[in-house]
Amino acid sequence: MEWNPYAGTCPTRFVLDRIADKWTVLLLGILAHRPMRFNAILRELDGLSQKMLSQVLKSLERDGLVTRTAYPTVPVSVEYAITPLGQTLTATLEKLRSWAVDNIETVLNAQREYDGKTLGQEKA
Amino acid sequence: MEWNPYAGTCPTRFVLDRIADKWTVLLLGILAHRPMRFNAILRELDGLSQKMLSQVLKSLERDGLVTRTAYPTVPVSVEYAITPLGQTLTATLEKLRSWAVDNIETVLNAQREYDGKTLGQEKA
DNA sequence: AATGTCTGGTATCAAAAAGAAACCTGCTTT
DNA sequence: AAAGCAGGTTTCTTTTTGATACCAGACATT
Repeated sequence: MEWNPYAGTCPTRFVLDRIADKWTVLLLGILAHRPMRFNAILRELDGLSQKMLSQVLKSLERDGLVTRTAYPTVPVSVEYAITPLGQTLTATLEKLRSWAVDNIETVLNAQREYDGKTLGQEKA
Repeated sequence: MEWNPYAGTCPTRFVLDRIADKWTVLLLGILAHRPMRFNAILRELDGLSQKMLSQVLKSLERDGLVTRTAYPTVPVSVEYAITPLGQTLTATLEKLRSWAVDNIETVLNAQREYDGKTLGQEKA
């Protein structure tokens, strides 16, 4: 079988779409270090809505990247943890995050230069 | 300065949002090997609309990851190429793509298992 | 001179996805 | 009985995305 994410309907495309995602990168970055409960994750991921977190977690669980464990405490606590499969991805995702941090000044300079050059030629 | 992509408004978050993106990963994966013209890219990236390609390229150019060069041929040809900054990212993006290919069977199995377990408990 | 062709886009409109906020459930404490 | 908490789901609005049509410049053809 020749898997090819450049083909629009190849399963690898869907997987790439899941892992090449802002929230996945940040979320697995957290779970890589320690399991965490739903609302705690929500507090860590600034800007993430409850609905999206629910969807992303469900998707990652289905793909076998995280596990969901409900403990019968009161009130119930649900802990999400990364799987061994998920761990095989964390180093790469960590590089994505650190690239953003390491190169942010360069990118911001490029943006300023671009915005300066294109100033006044928006379209009319 | 303490850059932190976990903060919703940190510039690094915006950069992460751009690089942790399906189309960026696939597009830079192509440009990493050779420069390419607009319509040729469009043909390579199955499922990508002209509008999105235009937007993604503009954004990547602004961030200094690709360059745009218009040649006065007839008709005009516009070539997009990766920059040295963009090259510093390609190895990581390549790992993302290959992870998807290398682990697709595992993921598909996890999906089948999940779908089997949750069968019939959708909600009513 | 009008027509057609090619590249590299933009404009417009419909559909899908994401965000915000309210609501729900099960269980306990006040 | 009312309120509180965790972990969600529903509903509604706003943003993104996708599909399609259209446009411009520079020729070449009829």
